[in-house]
Amino acid sequence: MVATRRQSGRVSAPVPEDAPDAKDVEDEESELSDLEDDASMAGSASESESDWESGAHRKVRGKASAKRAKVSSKSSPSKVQITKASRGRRSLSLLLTMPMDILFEIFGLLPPKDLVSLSRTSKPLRQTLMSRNAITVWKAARESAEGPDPPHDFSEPQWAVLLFAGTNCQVCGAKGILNIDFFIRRRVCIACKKKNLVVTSKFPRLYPDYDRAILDLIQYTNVGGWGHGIASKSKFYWQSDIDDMVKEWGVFQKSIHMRAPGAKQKLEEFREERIKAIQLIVQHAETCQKWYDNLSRKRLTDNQETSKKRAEAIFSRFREMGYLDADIQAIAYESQVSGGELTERGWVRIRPTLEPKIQERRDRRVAEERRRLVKDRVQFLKVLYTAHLKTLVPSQWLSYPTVEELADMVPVKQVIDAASDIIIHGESFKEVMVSLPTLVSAWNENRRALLTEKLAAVKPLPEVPPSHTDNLSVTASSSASPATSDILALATSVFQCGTAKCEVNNPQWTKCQDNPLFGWDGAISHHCMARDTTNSYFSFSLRLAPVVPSVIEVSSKGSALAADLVTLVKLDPTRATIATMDQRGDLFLCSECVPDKQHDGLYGRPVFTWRSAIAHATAHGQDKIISWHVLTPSEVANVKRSQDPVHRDYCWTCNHCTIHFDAWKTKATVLEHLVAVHKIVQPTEPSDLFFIPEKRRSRALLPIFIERPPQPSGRQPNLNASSKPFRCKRCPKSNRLFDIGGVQAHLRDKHKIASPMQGQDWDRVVD
DNA sequence: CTGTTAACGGGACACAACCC
DNA sequence: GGGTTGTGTCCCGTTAACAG
Repeated sequence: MVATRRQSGRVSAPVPEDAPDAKDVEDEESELSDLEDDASMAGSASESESDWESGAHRKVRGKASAKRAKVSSKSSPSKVQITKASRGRRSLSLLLTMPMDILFEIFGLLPPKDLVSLSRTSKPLRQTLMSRNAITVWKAARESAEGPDPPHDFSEPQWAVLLFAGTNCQVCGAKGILNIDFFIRRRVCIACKKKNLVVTSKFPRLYPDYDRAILDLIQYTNVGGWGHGIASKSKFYWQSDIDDMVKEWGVFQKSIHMRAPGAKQKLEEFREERIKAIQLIVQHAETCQKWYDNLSRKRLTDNQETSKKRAEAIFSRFREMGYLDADIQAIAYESQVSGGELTERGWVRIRPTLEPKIQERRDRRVAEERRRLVKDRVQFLKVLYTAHLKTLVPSQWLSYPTVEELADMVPVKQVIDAASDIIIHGESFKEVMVSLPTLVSAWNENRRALLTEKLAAVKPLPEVPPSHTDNLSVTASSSASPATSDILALATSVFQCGTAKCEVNNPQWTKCQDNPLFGWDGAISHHCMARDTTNSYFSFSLRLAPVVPSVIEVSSKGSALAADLVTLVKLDPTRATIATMDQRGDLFLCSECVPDKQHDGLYGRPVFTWRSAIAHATAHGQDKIISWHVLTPSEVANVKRSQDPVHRDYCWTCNHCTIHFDAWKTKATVLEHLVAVHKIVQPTEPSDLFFIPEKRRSRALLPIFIERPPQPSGRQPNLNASSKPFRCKRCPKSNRLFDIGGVQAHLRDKHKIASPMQGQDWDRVVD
């Protein structure tokens, strides 16, 4: 032990500098517990600190820890090694030459963990630290670490070891055991808890010869090995604690049995003392648990604080590099942003992965801002454009482009695509608005030329131009177009929109996949409403997605069908116009349609106009060849007509004012308006009112051709057996009918279908 | 700094003991 | 006997410590 000035007034001689060999280490470890006992500071814990701390117990699960290997043999030590080793030893031994009070001053600055480590370095240091005088050092260290007071039966060093010296399991040495069970005063892993904790209910089986009352004298915990840290109502005892108590209990029992004087009283005193001790342990453990919970919380807060500082440091570096906070936010939740303090090395490592993410966000933001700017400019143009449209005769609207199409025209696009820092105002579009009629006219001419070219590619131009008087088209384009060979007015000039996902082509509305557009009017009035969502960004905001321009293509199938129908009504397909066909009003029956009662209870087949017949053509399959029957005047009497659905659509407008601009109404509403505002009681189409021609193209099922239902003949399925309305679809040749249970049992037993599906395995054939 | 490892935490389930 | 409660077991994903 180090001498103090107070004790001797003289500094003791340094400890010999012999390096402790393997034997010394072994001896030292075996003596540690003795020394600690000598220090008279250890409490009465059943397992002393040095017991489980000693080398004999310090092993990794299942493996005995290997002794430290000798670095060099005594016979041939190298000079360098000697020098290094001796220098190290000398520096340590010098510590011991210092006066004790100064030494304690220095030790008092150490955290408890280092104090424990220091006490394990050498015998003299251990002796020094275990002396009664050193208790202040331990206490100061504990208090500076804000550790709770030790329990009544623990010494300060023992307590320091339990609280602060490492996170290994005290039984098996498993690493990373953060939690201490203060009720049994042990730091043990789950596996050891499972192995060593004895629940009260198990005691009679494990210790059949002992009274259960023994357990009242032993410390316990409420958290079992299987409890996942959650306290239960049961009490769990450490097995070796029970064993120790059983032994002690046995000694008392033996004394009583031997009739030793006062034996019974001694046992009673021991019992009372233990019960009080257990109460103290429980109270102390509760205090310690609170301390530990606070410590854990503080550790968590500290970690969060450090993490926050790291994130701020990273953000700040990116800020210095010129990135904006809005873009830096892209990495806010990256795992590399949270963690310990940011080092230079760490920055170099994480920057290459984080920076591209910020750049990506920046690029997207810039693109988005630009998109919004362009959208705003188009919106600005729309206001001017709408004002211009309202100065026109409404029927002219149909030949005008949408604002998106206008924005795509070169002179307009130049204004809209101007650099982002240029402010666009009314003046910017002045030239565009002045040249608008020319622009639109050129645009229409281009479209006409393009469509003519497309048609000419698939069929020869008509030899004699169709008469314009035949054309009932409402659009101004007809009059505006040059009177050349007007192939676009022919009934066989059928187009379709080739844009994928064209909303107007939605087959759900039309029962027709290739929605035909008839002639110039049809083609020009179609404005595709599809949105381009190929960029995943727009999958979340469809309204922001750019509008896809219409791509009008020749419908070769539609044209061929139109030619068939024209031929059927004995006209020349190379000359017959759309207007002529509309005027004739022929009605057609489809050979593939089967008469049924689907049409408002009427038995018969749908009747088609020549337009709806073409729209209907793909209803029976893309490749199905349909033969058409044109109704004779007498057969027309069998047709039950209903109102054209286009009358009920919101696609009508007055041709005398702009009240219905961009707010199309039903025919009835527009008729009322004509009477009320323009005093027109008997309006005519299209001079007083008109509708968007595109709406008409696919309206099929207008009238029904009434037919007589066929009389039953021959062997028929027993359809009267309404109690058995189901038929097995897996037995196509059988007419047998079942009830619902029967058809399911049949499918299960005969066809081995456990979960039959209606439509696929069985069907209802009787209502 | 990184990959590995084991504790930790939560859930599901089977089974036994206990209670009414 | 049935319902409730607690124990024991297993599994899986997350987290923190640690060794290289």
